[in-house]
Amino acid sequence: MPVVDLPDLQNVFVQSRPFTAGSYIYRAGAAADAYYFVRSGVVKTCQTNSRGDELVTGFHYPSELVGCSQMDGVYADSGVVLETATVCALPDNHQGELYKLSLNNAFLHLLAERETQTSLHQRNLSQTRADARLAGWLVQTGRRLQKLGWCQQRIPTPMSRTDLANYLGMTIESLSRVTGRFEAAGWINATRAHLEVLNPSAVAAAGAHMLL
Amino acid sequence: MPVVDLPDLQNVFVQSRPFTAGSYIYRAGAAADAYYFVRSGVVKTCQTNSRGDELVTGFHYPSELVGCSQMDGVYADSGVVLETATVCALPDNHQGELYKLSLNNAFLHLLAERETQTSLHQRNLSQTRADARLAGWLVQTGRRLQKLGWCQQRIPTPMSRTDLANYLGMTIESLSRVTGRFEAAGWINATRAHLEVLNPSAVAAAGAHMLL
DNA sequence: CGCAATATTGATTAGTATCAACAGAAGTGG
DNA sequence: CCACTTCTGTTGATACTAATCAATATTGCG
Repeated sequence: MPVVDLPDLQNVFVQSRPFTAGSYIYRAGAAADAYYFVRSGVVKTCQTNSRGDELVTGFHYPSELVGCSQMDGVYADSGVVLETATVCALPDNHQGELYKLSLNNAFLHLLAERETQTSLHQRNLSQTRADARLAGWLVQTGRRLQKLGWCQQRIPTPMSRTDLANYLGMTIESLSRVTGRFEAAGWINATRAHLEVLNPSAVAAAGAHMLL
Repeated sequence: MPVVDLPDLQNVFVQSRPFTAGSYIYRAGAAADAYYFVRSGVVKTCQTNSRGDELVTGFHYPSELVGCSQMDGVYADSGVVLETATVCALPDNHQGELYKLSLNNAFLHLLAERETQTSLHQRNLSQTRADARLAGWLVQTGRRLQKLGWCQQRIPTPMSRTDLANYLGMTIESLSRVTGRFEAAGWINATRAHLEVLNPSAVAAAGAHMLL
């Protein structure tokens, strides 16, 4: 599993011990005292509303930031580890650490890329067909993995089907049916741990709305 | 129309002349050379993919930032004025302007609140029923307006129905039917320029998923 | 006033949520 | 090592919602 570092900025980040699957990096509602840079592993961000419905807001790979969603000084979502992760904490101590980052702009660029990812997910969610949303997710996730130097045809799915369905705005039954249809068409090979794209052009066509 | 300023930071922002409705503050694909702080008016952010489908990614009121969505140094969306707006530009000249902002943290807090708004919109989009999405938007927009000291029952709609439907992930026909249903139930009064909430508790119940 | 753009209303179809039953994997304890 | 339980995911039948296609109405503007 590759490890990614933020160039020139490791020294202002605080390296943490590895987090094991299922553990929380930070919790919604707690005082927001740090941003976290994911170096390895996969992290999901999620929030629960007052009715108790969970919403999965994102899956985060190495080189990405989590803990950026804050309201009135408290985290608006939780960061949960899906696959053993190492992260760097950037303490938001209002005393100059952030300044060093901002100065060199790498931090702001990470935030800006995060925004872009989010708006792409918005675009995906605004698709009405479940097939289009799964295909769009495969396309977009493949691109993210490729940027990390991984295989873009082999999408790891450390998250549960429930989490993925929630993230894609559909029920688990619908997700199961869509993956079933894609498998029957020979487009993908779905296992618990991976979604392997066998016919990239067919998937790309079905997720064409994600090509900016 | 109230004007909002970013405390202690006006001096690093560059005040622009007012933008009239329909004009672009910045364009998707152009070199991202600034962030923009909305002081007055309403701004929509949108992007068009290679198929030509437009996606409205947000509506932005005073005190909010736009131009944050960047990828590889270019804007990933466009900022279009819906209602005459004045904005402050923060040139991203890599020479220390941003540093002043980050130092006092107000800028990062604006970005964090933006993230939170976005995740709330994600939650709204993940609702399957169109009624829930309109109600959720009314709830959330009301709260944003209230923070600005405006009336949270009277939601101005300077955007077209097409834009609003697009933003809410439904067709204009569906939006029209939902507003029609809400009006028939006596929950709202819909005109072209405003959506007035007559029965706040009913709307809040229908948009209960938005209560964090 | 008349044209063009935008919005509403209607009928039909397609897709997904829901409810329910079943299958498989993972973990537990004898 | 194997029954047993539990959790997760799959498959099936039905109802309901929203997209689509089409027509009409309204608004805005020259």
